[in-house]
Amino acid sequence: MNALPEGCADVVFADPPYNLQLRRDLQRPEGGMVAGVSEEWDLFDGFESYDAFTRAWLKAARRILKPDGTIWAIGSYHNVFRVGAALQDAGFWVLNDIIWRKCNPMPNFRGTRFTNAHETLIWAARSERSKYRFNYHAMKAMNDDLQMRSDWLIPICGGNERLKRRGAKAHPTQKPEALLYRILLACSAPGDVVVDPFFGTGTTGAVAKLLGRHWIGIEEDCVYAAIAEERIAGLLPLAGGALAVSQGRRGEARIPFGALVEAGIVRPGSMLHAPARRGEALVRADGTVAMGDQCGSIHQVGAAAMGAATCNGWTFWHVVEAEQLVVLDAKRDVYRAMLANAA
Amino acid sequence: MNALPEGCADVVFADPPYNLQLRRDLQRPEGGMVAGVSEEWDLFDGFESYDAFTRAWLKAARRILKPDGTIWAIGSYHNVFRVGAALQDAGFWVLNDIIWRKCNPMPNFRGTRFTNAHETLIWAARSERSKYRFNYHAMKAMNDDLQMRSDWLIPICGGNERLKRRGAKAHPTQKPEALLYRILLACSAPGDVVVDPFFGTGTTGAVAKLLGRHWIGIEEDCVYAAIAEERIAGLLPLAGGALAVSQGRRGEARIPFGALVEAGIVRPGSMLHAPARRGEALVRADGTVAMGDQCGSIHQVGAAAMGAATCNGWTFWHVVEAEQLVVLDAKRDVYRAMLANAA
DNA sequence: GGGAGCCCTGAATCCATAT
DNA sequence: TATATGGATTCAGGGCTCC
Repeated sequence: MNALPEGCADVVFADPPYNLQLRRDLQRPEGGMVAGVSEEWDLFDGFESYDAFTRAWLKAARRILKPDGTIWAIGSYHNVFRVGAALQDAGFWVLNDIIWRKCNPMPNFRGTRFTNAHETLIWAARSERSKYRFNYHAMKAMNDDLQMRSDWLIPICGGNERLKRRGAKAHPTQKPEALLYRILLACSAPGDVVVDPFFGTGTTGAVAKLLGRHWIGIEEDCVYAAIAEERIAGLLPLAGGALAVSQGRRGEARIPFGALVEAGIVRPGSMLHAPARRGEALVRADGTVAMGDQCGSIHQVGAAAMGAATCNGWTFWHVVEAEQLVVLDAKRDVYRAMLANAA
Repeated sequence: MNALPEGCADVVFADPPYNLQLRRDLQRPEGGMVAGVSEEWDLFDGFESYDAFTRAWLKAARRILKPDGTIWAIGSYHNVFRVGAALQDAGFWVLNDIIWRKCNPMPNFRGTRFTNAHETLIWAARSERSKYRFNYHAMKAMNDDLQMRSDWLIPICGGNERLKRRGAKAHPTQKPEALLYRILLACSAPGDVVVDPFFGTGTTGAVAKLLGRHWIGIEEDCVYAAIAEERIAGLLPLAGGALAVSQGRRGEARIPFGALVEAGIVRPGSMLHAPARRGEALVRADGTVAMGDQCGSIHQVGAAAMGAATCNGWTFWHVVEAEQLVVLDAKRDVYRAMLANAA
C-alpha cells in the first residue's frame, strides 16, 4: 500500500485476518469435521502483535485515502474491537457499524454459545471533517423506499459464486458479492477508485468492475492473486443505466412464542386453555409450556392434548382475558403490531 | 463496586455511558491554526479519558465476579470498540457479541448515514478457563426449537413500560425488560446474584426480581435510584413452577450401558444395529460390544463403524423390537424411568 | 420435467469429568 | 497437569440422484 500515491483512493475496503484462536478440531454431530481457518496468515502471537499489525495497515490506508474518502473494515468479535479502537485512535471518524446478518450461518454444533450469525463492518470517514459520499436515495430505493438500516440480511457465499480449486474452496473466507455490491453502491460513484489491501480472491475487484469503479487489489498470496485476476478478467461491467437494484423485503417475521413471554404479552406462570376444556398448560419462563408430564413447545404440547401427531399451537391454545377466552394467535398479532409500531 | 466482597456475583450487566456528547463540548477551538491540532489532541485525550474510566470499572467488575461468572456490556459504535478491547485486555474471554436489532429505531433525519438500528452487547466469561453457564435448551425452546442466534429483534422501550416523571421520560436510555429477560434467562439460575454497576432506573433489578434472581444495583444519581427502588418494590416474582426452564441431558445422571444389560433391558447376545445397515455389533455380558475385530464400549465401536473420531453410542445404535428399529437412547429412558419409580 | 430426498458445507476462539 | 473416556450436539441452502 505504501507504494501507492498519497490521497489516491475514494474508498478502502479491508477484510483483514480475524485472529481466530481455535483450540482443537471441531466435529459435527453427524461425524464430519468442520474445515476451519488454519492458514498461516491468520496466526498472531497475541493481541499486542495483532494490534501492531492493525495500526500499521490502518496508517497506510489513511495515507492513500482522499481527504473525503471512507474506509470499510469487516471483522468478528475476535478482532473487531481491536480494529475499531485502532481506527478511532488513528483519527478516522466512525459513521456507522453495520451488521451483516447471515441467513444461513454455521450452527453452534456443541450447544455452548449463541449461534454466531453475523459479522460486523465499520464504516468510517478519513476524519471528522470529511465531506464523505453517501448515496442516501440509492440506498433508500434499494430498501423499498425505507431508509437503509444498519443491519443487512445477506446469505453467506456459496453455490456457484463460491470459487473452487480442485473441488475444494479456493479461499476460506470468500465474501459474498452482494455485500460488496451494497457497500460500493452506498459510498462511491462510477469512476471512483476502490482499494482493497487484503484482496484474497478478488470479490471487491469483481464488484467494482461490475459497477464501473476502478479498483486496486493488494494480495501477498500469489495463488489467490492469480485466481482473482482470472475471475475479474472474465467479467463485463454493467452498461450505463443498468444498475437495476430494488431488493424486496422478506416475508413476515417468524415469531417464536418465547418472544411473547419475554415481552410480557403472555406471562410466565399463567395458563393456556385448550378449546372445549380439553386441558390446560402452564406457561414457563423460557416459552415452553407444561401439561402434566408433557413439556415442550406450544405445538408439541398441543399435539399431545389433541392426541394428534401435529398441532398449530397458535390457533389451538387460548388465554383468559376479561373472563373471555382469546386465541393465542390474536396475541401474536398484538406482538407483531408492537414490532411494527411501538414507541 | 469496590465495597462488595470479591467473587460475589454470578453475572454482571453493565450499561455504561456511551460517551456521546462529551467530546464536542470539550473541544471548542480557540482560533486559527491551532484548531486542527487542538481537535486531534482533544480527540485523543477524550478517548484516553474514556478508556481509563472503562478500565477502572471493568477491573472492579472482574474482582467481584465469581471465577465462572460472566459479564454483559452494552454499547454503540461510539464506545463499544473501546469497551470490547479493554475487556479483552483485562483478561475477560469473549463468548459472543450480540446484536440488539431494534424494530422501531429512530430514523436518520438528515439522511447522512444508515439508520442506526441496533446496539451491540458483549458477553464474556471472567477468564478463558471459566465454566460459564449457558442455558442452551432454554434459549432453543424460546426460539421455537431453533438455536438462539446472535441477533435479537426486540422493540425499544416505550409505551407503558417507559418510566415517566412529570410527563418526560425519567431516564434517557432506559433498556427494555425483554432484553434483560433474555439475558438473565440465558446465563443465570434462580438464586444467582446479578450486579448492575450502572443501575439507572433499575431494569436489571426489575427483571432479576421477576425471575427469582438476587440483584445488586449501583447508581450515583439519587433520583434514578429512588425511581428504581419504587419500581422494583411494586413487583412480584414469578412462582416456582413458572421459573423452570428446559434442560438438556447434560445435567442428568450418567448411565453406563452395562447397567441396561444387567437390568435385562438389553440382553447379552443380542445385536445392535447401525443406521443404514452400516454394521451391527454383538452385545456382551459385561456391557461391551463387539463388531468384527473391534471390541469396546458402544461409543468406541460406534466410532469405528462411523469411521469418525468419536461417537455417541446411545444415539448411533439401534435394537430391533417388534420388527422395528428402536434407538438405544430410548432404552436408556426406559431404564431411567425404572430408576425413578424405584425411588 | 418435477419433486422428494440425500449429501455436503459455511470466518468456530464449540465438553465434562475421572483418573 | 496431562490423558483417557463418556457422550452431547446442527441450520439453511445448493447440488445432485432417483423415481
